[in-house]
Amino acid sequence: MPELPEVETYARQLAVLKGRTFLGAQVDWARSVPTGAEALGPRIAGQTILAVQRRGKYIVFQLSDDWLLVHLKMTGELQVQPAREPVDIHHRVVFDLDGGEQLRFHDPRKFGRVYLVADPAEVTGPLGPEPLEELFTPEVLQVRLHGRRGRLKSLLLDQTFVAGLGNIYADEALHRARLHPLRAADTLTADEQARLYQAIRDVLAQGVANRGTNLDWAYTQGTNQDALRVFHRHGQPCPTCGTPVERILVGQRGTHFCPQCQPPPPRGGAG
DNA sequence: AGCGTCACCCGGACGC
DNA sequence: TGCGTCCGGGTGACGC
Repeated sequence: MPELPEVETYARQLAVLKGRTFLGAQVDWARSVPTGAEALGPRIAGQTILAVQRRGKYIVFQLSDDWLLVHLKMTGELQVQPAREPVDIHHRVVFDLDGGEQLRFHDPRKFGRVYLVADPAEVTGPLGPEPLEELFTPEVLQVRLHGRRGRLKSLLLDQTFVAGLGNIYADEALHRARLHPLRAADTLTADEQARLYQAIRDVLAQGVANRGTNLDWAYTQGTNQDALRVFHRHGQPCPTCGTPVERILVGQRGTHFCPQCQPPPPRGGAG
């Protein structure tokens, strides 16, 4: 599932499209384009790509007039292919580019979304801070944790809390910070808050450096899978202490942790 | 407002 | 082999 490091990798690779101009677009699955499937082609035609960036888990194309934002959700991919190459049944949106190529949004599970808007804040407005930027400091995290009584794991997945973490990097960050996923967020000591801050930064920076986590079924680049300590490793020994990694459900999400390194909160969830 | 749950989807894994 | 069923994942809608 593309999270911040995977989306960052896509954005860097797609930067080669800078300067290219869209000629139009065809939409196979209308719900992929909440801003209007019929309007997409005519509106994007003639617009040149000025920059390719990332915000949270969105890939952000700055165009000459509008902004094109793509969320890959679980299984989405963006591909640049020659127009003569046949599309397959899972290509939901196909953009025509100058030069005989197409930008293709491949999404078997139809979860992903494509937005064409005048102001990117229409889409990214609710997102929390960028965890790898300088503006995200330990003090910012501390303030945002204040008064939050929910479980740490759920909070890390909340994109309005901090943008970019998904199931992989949330579990990895909590393990690195030695914090149990069920801890109530507002019960962290100052030292625990500092550990969580550093862990979030470290796992994401490492993921970016490794060009993402290859999970075969969701994303097939990168080497960060070799660096994972707990994610999808239930039953295997914790790399720190050797205790078997456990898997529980937190808010319907598979959650992996070491019961030794990440001691459970007292009864009732408070910590 | 914050928090938890459900719906959206379908490929793949599993059971029969 | 083929069919039916379940699961998972990020997010937005919804209810409390």
